Amino acid sequence: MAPATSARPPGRPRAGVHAAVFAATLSTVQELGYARATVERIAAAAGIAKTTVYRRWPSKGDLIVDCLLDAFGPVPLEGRSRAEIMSTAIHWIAAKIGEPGVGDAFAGVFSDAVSDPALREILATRFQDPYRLALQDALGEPENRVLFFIDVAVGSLLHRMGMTGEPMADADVVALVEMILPAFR
Amino acid sequence: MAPATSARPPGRPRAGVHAAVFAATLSTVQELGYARATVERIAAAAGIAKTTVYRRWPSKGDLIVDCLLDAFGPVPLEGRSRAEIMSTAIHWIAAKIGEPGVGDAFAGVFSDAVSDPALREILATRFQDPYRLALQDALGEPENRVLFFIDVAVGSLLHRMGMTGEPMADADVVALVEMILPAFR
DNA sequence: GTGTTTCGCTACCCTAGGTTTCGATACCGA
DNA sequence: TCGGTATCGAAACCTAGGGTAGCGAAACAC
Repeated sequence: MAPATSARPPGRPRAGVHAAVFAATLSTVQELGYARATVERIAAAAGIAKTTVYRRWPSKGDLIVDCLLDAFGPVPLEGRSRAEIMSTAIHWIAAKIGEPGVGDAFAGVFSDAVSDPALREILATRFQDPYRLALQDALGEPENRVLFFIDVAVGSLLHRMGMTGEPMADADVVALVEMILPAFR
Repeated sequence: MAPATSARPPGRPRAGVHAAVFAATLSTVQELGYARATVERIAAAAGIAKTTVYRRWPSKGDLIVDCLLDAFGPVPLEGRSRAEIMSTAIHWIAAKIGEPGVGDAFAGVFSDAVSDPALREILATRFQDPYRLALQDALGEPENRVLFFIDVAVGSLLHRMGMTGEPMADADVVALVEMILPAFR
């Protein structure tokens, strides 16, 4: 009778480097900015070789997306009313973008995606879609409305980050919430 | 008596290449996307040498910003009410971003600016500030409110462009206007 | 023609993403 | 303890693109 978990495959087992690489990615991006956070530097910060990074992730974009997925986690969808849910979600993503390294990495990979259709596909599918689906479910809004919601919320936060290098201040996040909510009443 | 216009300086006069380079920039970006629209390709499309481009513009970012300034021109600030002015401005920038090559170039240079403080300074000073000042004057709003307005309008449009590769559809631009206007009532 | 400046061209430097190669290492089973 | 297998690290390498340097040719004024 075959065991439920197949026997470990032969050969040297892979080292568990994901957590270390994610941490190294964020700290390197925070310290040097997105463009100068090269894969080589990230690998060095994680204490592994560059080739090992490329054995796990096919491209820098894939690595950053995975790192962001790890850093963001699932959207909190607390709140009984749709207004509460949307407000919670906006404050949550604003706070995440404000975390050290996260906003830079997000804006950077988004930037790269503009002129790289393959990366755009990765970003839309692996990053945006899960949040879009969760929001569609929680809000009961059609896809195009949720996409519009994401465009406005995320776009505004990233534009501020990109233009000033600093995340949006709390007062402006509150204003953003107050601007968006009535449009979905 | 010295002439009002100083005599032409000695030596071979500079060729007037700005118009040709701007046209070549937009068409090349439209055809190949921002990242593959290299300075060398743009120069070739304009029928000049790469070195001549770098004699006019110190970096690719400077070139793109100049090209965008040329493509955008001044904001139309028509309308008697502030609501009319803001609505006109949003539709105007949405239309500009929808023009072939313009949206790609805008999103691309914005992307590069994320991890390049020097380029970010250029973008904020030479591109955003003139429009910000004109809007402050026309709307009678303080700087931080106009910056917030720009973040929401431009950020939403660029996020849509970056995520889908297509400019925002008219219906969504209308929704954007209807979302923003009440917040500035 | 002479002086001055810009032009195009070529070669070059540097960085960074990504690949290839190869010897060293870790694990399993016999 | 030894063989089989797969991974690791290190280094060399390729390609693309931003940006620079040097040089002879061309365009103007005088």
